[in-house]
Amino acid sequence: MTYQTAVAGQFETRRRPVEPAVAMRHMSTTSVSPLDRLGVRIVVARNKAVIEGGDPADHVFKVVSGALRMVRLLPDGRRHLSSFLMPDDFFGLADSDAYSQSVEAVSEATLMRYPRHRFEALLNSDASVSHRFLDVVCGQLAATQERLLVLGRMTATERLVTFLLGMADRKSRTAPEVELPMSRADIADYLGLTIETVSRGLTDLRSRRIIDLPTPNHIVFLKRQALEQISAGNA
Amino acid sequence: MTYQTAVAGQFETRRRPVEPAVAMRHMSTTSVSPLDRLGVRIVVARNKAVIEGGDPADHVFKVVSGALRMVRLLPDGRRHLSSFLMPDDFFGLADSDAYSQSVEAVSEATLMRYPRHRFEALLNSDASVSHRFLDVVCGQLAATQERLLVLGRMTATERLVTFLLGMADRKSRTAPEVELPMSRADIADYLGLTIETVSRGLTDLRSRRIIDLPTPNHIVFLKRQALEQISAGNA
DNA sequence: CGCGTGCTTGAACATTATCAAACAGTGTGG
DNA sequence: CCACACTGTTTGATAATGTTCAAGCACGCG
Repeated sequence: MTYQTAVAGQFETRRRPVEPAVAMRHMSTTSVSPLDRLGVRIVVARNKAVIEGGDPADHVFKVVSGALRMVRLLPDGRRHLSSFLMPDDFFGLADSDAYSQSVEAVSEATLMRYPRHRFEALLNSDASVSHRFLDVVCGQLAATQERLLVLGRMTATERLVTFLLGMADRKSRTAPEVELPMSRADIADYLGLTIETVSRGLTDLRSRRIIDLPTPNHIVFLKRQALEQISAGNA
Repeated sequence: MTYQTAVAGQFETRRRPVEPAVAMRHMSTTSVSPLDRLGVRIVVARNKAVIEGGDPADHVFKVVSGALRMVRLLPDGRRHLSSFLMPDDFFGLADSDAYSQSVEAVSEATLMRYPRHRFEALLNSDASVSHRFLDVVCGQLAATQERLLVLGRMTATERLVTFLLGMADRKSRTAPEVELPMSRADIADYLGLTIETVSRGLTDLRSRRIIDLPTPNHIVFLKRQALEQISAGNA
């Protein structure tokens, strides 16, 4: 897991790194390899939609590199992000008929795209594959239920801290910092807040010397334990 | 679906109806019958816990009759309900190691309980069963994502109306009324509100002649279309 | 250098929470 | 059978958290 970060570092002065670490990790993931033969690799530009809510749900996807957002809109324009999708995440599984939400690239992203009918056929033919995907979706369900608690019962600061730790944990369980690929607007719509409240929350955490903000998207954890406490919901 | 309501009506003067409609529906559900042989039937008294968060996740359950709540607590006592469980709902699937939340009976409930190791063995041996459960969990995931939007971006009134319509739809897609089995406290913790806000919201809807409240738990829809509009989020 | 975008900061406002009390329905014991 | 207590719901007054509206700032790019 830290491997990916380290290798990415070797390429950071190049213009467009080809993300070899991800590709290698992908190849070494043997448990879903029957699936790999069914898919094609696609690239999505920043802020472009991979799927639009309402489209027929013809494909299932896996993130290879980059970051994406699952977006839902209310008729009057209110926006909500169900999740951020990162390398190795699957999406498009939960919708059988039409997609219930859009998926857009936060940063340029590479995906594997699998035709749903072939995906379904694989599930029907191989119990170990469908059992594995049951685990994948169960994990997504548990994470989504966790988020329900965050949106339903946590304060702005608690939501923000939970989000920061969650993003950091995707790289490493003890990472001392995160680089956020998404804007304040995305964070706000993910946490059910406004961009102003997100900004104020970060400013407040910085003034309390709990985090540092060298740039708006680079968060350094100065007191991880304090963050863990806040995220755990100790009033 | 309306059948269950009608039959329940025949027994409503008796002390403890035996819920024959549910039992019959259960028998007619053939698609998961391989599972039925693995389980035992258990009864849970009102406000008693079936599982406690943190317990080893040894079983998977299906609701036969009654209503239950999935409960999560923050260290300082804040409470959140992930979902209400109604007849034919499965639970305990998403947690593989320890249960992440408690499940308690809102009203006396009858359940089927399946040992997880035998359940897993069935999933591994039969692709059609594991595919079917993938569909079940995908449906739960889609519903939970829908709830994220409700908690993240909807006002108190919108949450309440969405909840009322959702509960009514469990009986029938066009039911003109609902009998709520749960308390205001449960509704509040489900919607991320306080009991006072729930109560005020219902009072307000009644004063606008959109619903009627013959008793606190009996909601009659006077203007369904207005409710649908509010729930859809048309500001 | 100037414009555009996204982030931050400030002041007034709104919605919902909190605290407090009254009310209704149910079951119990006198 | 009624009085009482208990629980859950409603209603009211005040406070707090987060939103809205508005302006200023910083960085990147032409």
